Amino acid sequence: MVRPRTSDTKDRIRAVALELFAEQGVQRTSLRQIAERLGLTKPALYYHFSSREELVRSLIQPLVDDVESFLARVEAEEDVDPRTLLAGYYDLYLRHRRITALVAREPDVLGYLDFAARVADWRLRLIALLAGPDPSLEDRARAVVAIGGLADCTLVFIGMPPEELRSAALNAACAALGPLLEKRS
Amino acid sequence: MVRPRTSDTKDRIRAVALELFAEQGVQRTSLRQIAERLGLTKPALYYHFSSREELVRSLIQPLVDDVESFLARVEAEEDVDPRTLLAGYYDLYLRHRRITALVAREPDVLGYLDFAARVADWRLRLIALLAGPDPSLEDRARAVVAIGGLADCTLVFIGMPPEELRSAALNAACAALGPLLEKRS
DNA sequence: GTCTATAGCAAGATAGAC
DNA sequence: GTCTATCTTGCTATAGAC
Repeated sequence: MVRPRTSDTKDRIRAVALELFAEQGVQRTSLRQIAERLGLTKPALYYHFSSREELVRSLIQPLVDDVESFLARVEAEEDVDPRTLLAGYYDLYLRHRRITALVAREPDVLGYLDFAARVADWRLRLIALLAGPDPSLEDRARAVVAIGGLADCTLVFIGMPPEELRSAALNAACAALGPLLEKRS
Repeated sequence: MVRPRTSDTKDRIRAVALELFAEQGVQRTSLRQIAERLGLTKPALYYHFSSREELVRSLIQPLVDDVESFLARVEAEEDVDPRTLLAGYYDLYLRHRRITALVAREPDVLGYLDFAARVADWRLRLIALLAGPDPSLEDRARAVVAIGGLADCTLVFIGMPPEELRSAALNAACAALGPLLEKRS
């Protein structure tokens, strides 16, 4: 029997919290509700998480880390193919779909955690990767439409055939890039 | 002196509420804060708005009404030019920029008002207008990228030259539509 | 139309027993 | 690791005087 990295209860708390957050939104879900659905009491939650904020953060952290390392990896490459970049971003969003759905529903939760500054930077870095340094407003708009539209697709088309959806979303996002698809730094 | 449609105080409350909502988010702003900044007391707010929810609703209602009437007007036309449709949608978003910014930050607020059902319908109707009846997944993705990306542009590029931004955003969104730009029902 | 005062409640969080 | 009991704070909302 391998020692689990986190306790069983801790994971159950996270699972139930995620469930309730998806039903009601993060901000409108209380610790009391989470405890009740678990069949525990509020103090029990505080044994595992030092605050409500920490519980929320522990759910979002994996997404944040994944985005950061994805960006770092891509930025280290010499030549970035736009479609490959967008595909990686799409897969990232899809892999964390339950969390990205929460964040899309209440982006503000990223603000009241300490993620605000990091997240604000992501779009700028993605734009730079797609449109190069000193991009025109037109090129920046193309990048924003591609990035934002792609993220929307992962959330809107729940239940669609994954492979077909993936290529459909990427085709649309790449089309938005227009001339940026060919221009290489 | 023309009789004002709403009282001066009512408008001041709305203005201050909007201000605080923009600073802190809708859900994390209390009536106490609004009253304090106004130099009034909480009960004074209740004289003008029967509940916190009604205050929020009264701010969002004009946007909802405008979107509904925009969609109805466009749906009544025989032949809808995609770029014209997107331009109208863009202008709508821009005209209500302060409110669309709030909603983008906490889309969930649309859910706990009674707007959820109506709003859920908007995207479907826009997709139908852009991609026609019985669209392929690919075409629906193109419509979603165009619509969502366009909305993002109104929020991301605050302070940019309006006319240049408008055409840049529309160019990108229309590019995402690809073949849908030409196909007419 | 605005006030003081307060009801009524639920939230996050802690103390301390087991 | 989980409990009972409780603290503190803040909220929406109302009663009733002016």
